Amino acid sequence: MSDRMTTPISAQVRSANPESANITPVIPGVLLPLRKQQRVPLSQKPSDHIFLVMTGVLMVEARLPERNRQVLEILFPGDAYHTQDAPGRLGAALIASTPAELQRYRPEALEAIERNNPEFRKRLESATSHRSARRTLHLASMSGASGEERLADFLVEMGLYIGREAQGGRSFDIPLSREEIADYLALNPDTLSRIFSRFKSSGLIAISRGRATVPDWSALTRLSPLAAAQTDLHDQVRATA
Amino acid sequence: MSDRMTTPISAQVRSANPESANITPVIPGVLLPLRKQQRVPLSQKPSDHIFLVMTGVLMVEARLPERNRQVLEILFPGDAYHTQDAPGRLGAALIASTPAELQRYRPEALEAIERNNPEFRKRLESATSHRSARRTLHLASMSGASGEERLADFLVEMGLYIGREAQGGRSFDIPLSREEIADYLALNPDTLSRIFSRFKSSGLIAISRGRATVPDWSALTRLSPLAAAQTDLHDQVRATA
DNA sequence: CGTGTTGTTGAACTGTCTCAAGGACGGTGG
DNA sequence: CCACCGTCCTTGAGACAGTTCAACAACACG
Repeated sequence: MSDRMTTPISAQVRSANPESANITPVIPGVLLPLRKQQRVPLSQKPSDHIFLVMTGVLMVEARLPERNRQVLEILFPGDAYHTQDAPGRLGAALIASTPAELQRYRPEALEAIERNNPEFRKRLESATSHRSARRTLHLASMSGASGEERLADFLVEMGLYIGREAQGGRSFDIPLSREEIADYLALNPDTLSRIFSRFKSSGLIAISRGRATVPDWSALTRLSPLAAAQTDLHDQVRATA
Repeated sequence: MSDRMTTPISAQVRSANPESANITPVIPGVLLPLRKQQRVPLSQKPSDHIFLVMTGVLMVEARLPERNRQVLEILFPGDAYHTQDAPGRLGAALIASTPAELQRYRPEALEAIERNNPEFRKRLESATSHRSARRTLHLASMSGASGEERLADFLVEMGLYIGREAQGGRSFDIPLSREEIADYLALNPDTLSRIFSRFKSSGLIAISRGRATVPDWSALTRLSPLAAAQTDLHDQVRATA
């Protein structure tokens, strides 16, 4: 996998158009376009940047020495990630699961936002607190649920955030590989594959060319202990935005 | 356990002394003194309060219908908890593991802080981001570590936050019951007890009357995959404060 | 069309859970 | 001061979910 490159943060920079600040509430920052699998190291230096996900799906990865990678969370458009959420030593990085665009704000930029753009600050705060709630749900899933339930929770999450209604059910592209999903769900890839197979043969889900289709959404939510909480949370943001 | 009572938030209120605001950076709010095991429901209404832990140790608990309680995180003095971190539907609550004092700020109070007390706002922000990093570590522990490692991670956390140096090692009172620790570590109490027994018989830890003594701290850190990260994180705050 | 990567499946193994019994401890009342 | 009680903790034996290892199938890419 020599293709998964590390690109200096400073590469491919351009300023967002200040004109548009009042329309989409995004103020000038540094725009990072990312290819699939491109990685943005979250270095442990004390500078606390914020990354705002404009488009695409990202993973937050941790790598401890001598240990398997973990996928700590998944980011969707609208999410804000604070560098300081990942303690140094975890070897954390953002990885684009799909082509993506990130807006990056340095501490100075953030201070300026505090002072001059309360509206945008509100948006950052609400993105942050939404993500925080989602992290709580993921922790709850990892520590309270079985393998099947964890996968169901995951599928509900993906369905809500990147799925579209399709003939009564929902369907979405799965942007993570099996191994990445396994790392996100704290399962091993073999086990995950088995659970996927069970779901497929029970008709709960169909997968073709990386696209998942859930014909009966409520059947899925019945397997997911956190479906209700995830749905509430998701709808809540859409209402705000 | 009829003794574990639910007390209305409004009970036992008094204002902190405004005079002291410049000394300890705590501005007026509502002070809640809590008995051991007293519970503060984190209702799902959209009002986003912040609780600031003044003294004591608290658990953040979640109860899904039909499921065992989970302990999502542990709070120590200095920590700030935002109501919105726990999605409704999780049945979340704060529970005092020791007698504790909480300072509560309502949304209006927070807005006032924003405007008039940037110093205190900074303190809240830094408390929040510190806790966020600790949550990341806990997730990493739950999803990447074995039972033994999880317990070691827990003991390191407790040792750092509420322990004191004692003849070369560290010792601290364990404020949680076995069952509560199990719920925090996503283990079952029997399994946890077995691991504790192994640790005791290997001399890693000694427990008497609820007080744990770790004679060789570095031996413990060697069992805890996250010890280094926890230590860095902990020291970092002490440096800031 | 090979060739490498990613996904699937089987069989054996292991850590954790379950259930049930017994032990330790702290509080209470005789 | 001791006997009793309830609660919490410990321990064993068996069951089960998830892991490991290895072989193979499917797929994507040049």
